[in-house]
Amino acid sequence: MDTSFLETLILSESCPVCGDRVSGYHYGLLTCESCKGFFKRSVQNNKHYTCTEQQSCPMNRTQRKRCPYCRFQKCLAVGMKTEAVRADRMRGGRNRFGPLYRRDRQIKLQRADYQTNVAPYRIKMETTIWHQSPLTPHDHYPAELSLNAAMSSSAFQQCHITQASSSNANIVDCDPDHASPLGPFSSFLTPNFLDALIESEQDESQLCAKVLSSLQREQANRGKHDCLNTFSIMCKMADQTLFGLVEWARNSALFKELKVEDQMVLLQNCWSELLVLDHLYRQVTYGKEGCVYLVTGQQVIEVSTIISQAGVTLSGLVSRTQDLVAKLKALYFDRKEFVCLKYLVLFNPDVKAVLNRRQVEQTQERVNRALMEHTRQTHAGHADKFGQLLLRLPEVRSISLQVEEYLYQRHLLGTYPRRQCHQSPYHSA
DNA sequence: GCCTCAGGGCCACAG
DNA sequence: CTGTGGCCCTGAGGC
Repeated sequence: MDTSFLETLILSESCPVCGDRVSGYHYGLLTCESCKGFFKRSVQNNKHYTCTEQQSCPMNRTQRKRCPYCRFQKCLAVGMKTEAVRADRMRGGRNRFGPLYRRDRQIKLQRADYQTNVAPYRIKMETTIWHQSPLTPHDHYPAELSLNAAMSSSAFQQCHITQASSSNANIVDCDPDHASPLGPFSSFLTPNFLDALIESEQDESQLCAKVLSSLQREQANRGKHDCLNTFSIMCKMADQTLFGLVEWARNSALFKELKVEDQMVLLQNCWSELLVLDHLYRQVTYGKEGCVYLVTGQQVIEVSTIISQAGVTLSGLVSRTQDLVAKLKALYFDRKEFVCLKYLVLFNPDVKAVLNRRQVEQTQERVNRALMEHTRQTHAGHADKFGQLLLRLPEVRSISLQVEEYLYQRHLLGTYPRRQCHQSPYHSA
């Protein structure tokens, strides 16, 4: 396969931001000339845009000019790197992303080679599940595997949260009388607020056991000759973990203080961020350099394997996540901080449909103070740990948006709720 | 030493 | 006047 073929291959791709024709690698990935220019101007001129709509404006070739806020967010979400815009404005030369571009080209060649030589024979290769094919996007995904299908037994369903089809009204049928008679925060009049939060946390080994038994059940139903592949296993794990996270929220005394409608919208807004945070903490605690540690601990996948076999989006996601894991490891990210971040993400007063905004705000402030106090006490030598942790949240959000986008594009997320609010209070931190 | 290609600048154009 | 986007210039790094 020669260079002109690769060039054709690359130029036939569409810009991940607006879908226009790609002109080359710009600021970390293949984009069009227009988004390249837009991203450069935005970073160089330190632009701060605002969105007049719901911060989820459609982004395509004809509409990209309408909302610079959403366009810039999309640029960041797909992985354009602000650090590639030179502060000194020096022209020419190369940047440190050269190896990344080379690796990406190699992946494209391998993928094209696979398409032309292997796919026609439909050889059953477990690893093909990682490939993203622009030609036949769904070919590699077995019909029975989708988070959409998994949702039929998923977290939201099992929580008996149903979405009324004809109206916006959401009915939550899980625990009708959980509101405390003593009013908000009554169950948290303990001397140490953070200790109380930690006490109510579920055990990692319990989640692990649940995920394992779910995988075993699934495999038993399929028979000996129809083994779950890596991607199916990961989807199952994500589904079970999500179920665990919804359960975690529902069992949390702070969350129970909220109206069920507010519980619903808050969870709808942050489920993917909670998943990302959960994954990050697992990697920080149990993960080894260069490996992705999965929930049960029995499956460990080498990052290099994913990078070489997955498409650009997935490998980009994995490497962004691993970068964040490294930053959190360097900060000695601990369990209490992890729990606080989960609560900060969950109690987001900026979610549009929240009824009792004040209550959500107060809880978030309370957790915020607890986190600040904890980092001050336990990491006295690291004065800015609190700030450093909060600075990681925009990246968590950005990764989670990219995860959602990826899953929607792969048609794996049909019935999952889309967010009502793309702005986190820490987004501009 | 030449070539590649990604980052910056320029400028016609649109709103 | 400001933002957009297509085109061209530049120069570090690879061969």
